[in-house]
Amino acid sequence: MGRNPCCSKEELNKGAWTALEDKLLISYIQAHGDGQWSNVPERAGLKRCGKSCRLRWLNYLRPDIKRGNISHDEEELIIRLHNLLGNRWALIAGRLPGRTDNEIKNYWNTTLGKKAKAQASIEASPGKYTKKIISTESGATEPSSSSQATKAKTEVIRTRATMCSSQVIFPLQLPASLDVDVTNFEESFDEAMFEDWTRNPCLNNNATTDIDEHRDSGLNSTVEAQVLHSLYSDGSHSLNSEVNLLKPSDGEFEEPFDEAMFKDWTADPCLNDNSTVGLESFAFLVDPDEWP
DNA sequence: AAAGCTTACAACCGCGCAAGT
DNA sequence: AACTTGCGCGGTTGTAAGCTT
Repeated sequence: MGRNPCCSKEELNKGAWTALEDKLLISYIQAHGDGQWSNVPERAGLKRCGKSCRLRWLNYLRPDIKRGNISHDEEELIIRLHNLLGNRWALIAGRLPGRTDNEIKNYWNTTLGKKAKAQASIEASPGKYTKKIISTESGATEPSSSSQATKAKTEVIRTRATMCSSQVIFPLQLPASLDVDVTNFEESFDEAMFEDWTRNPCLNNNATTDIDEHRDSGLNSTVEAQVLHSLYSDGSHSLNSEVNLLKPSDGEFEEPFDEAMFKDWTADPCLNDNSTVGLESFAFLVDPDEWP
C-alpha cells in the first residue's frame, strides 16, 4: 500500500518548535479545535507537517497537561501498569490524568525502567512468586532476572494498545480486605477497560483468540490471586482468590454482554467450556516454573 | 575552566488500524 | 476488493543541560 512519507516536503520545518510556531498552533486550535491534522499547518500558517503539529499539541501544548514532577504515587502506578500492560504507553497514560504517553515513555526509559529492573532483581530471590514484566519485540523492557530461561516460552508480542483486551480480562474488584487504594484503582480502570472489553475476540464469533492459546495452560484461581497481588499490592498484603466482577456503574452493556456475565465470571462463554474457572489470559504474566 | 560523559526529553520516524472512496 | 487517508502508537534519535573528572 503506497503512502507518502508524512514529512517529506523539503520546505517544511523540522526539529525544535519556536515560540512563534507554538503560538500559531495554539491560536489555531483555540479557534478551530483539533483534528484534521493534515489541514492544520496550512490553515495555521505553519511550515510543519500535520503529524508534527499533532504531536506538539498532544505532548506539549495542550492546556490540561501536567509536566514534570511525577509523584511517588504516579511512579508506583506506572510501574504496576507497566507490569500489566507492557510498553503500551498510551494505555498507561490514559490512567494518569494530565500525563502523555510520550512523557511516561521517556520517564520509564530514563528513570523507572532502571528502578523496576532493580526491584525485579530483588524480588527474584527464591521464595514467593516473582513479578514478570512483559517483554516486547524491541527488548526495551527486560524481564526479571529469574525468568530469563523461560522468556522464550512466555514472551508475549503485542504492539498495539487495542490488542490488549484479547489478553487481559477486566474489570476486577479487589477484595475489601485488601489494604490498597481501591477508589483510585476503580478510577484507573473504568471506561477504557469496558471499551476494550467489548473488543475481546473471545466474545464474538471469531474463533482465533490469544485467550484460547492460554486456556490449556491449567492456571487456577491461585495464580489469579498471585497476578493480582503482584499488580496491586506492595507485597505486604495477601490476596485471597475471591475475585469478583465489577459491573459498570452506568449499567450499560454492549452485546454480547449481559449482566449475568458480570455477576458471574463463569458465565463468560470464553471460560466455561472447562471446569476450571481462571484468568487464563493472565498466563503470560507469570512464570510457568512457579505455577502451583 | 574545559572536556568528556550522562541524563532527560522533545521530536521524528515508520508502521498498523480504521474509515472512507 | 483495492486503495487512500487520517490518526494513533511505540521505538528511536538528537541535543541541551547537568554532572563528573
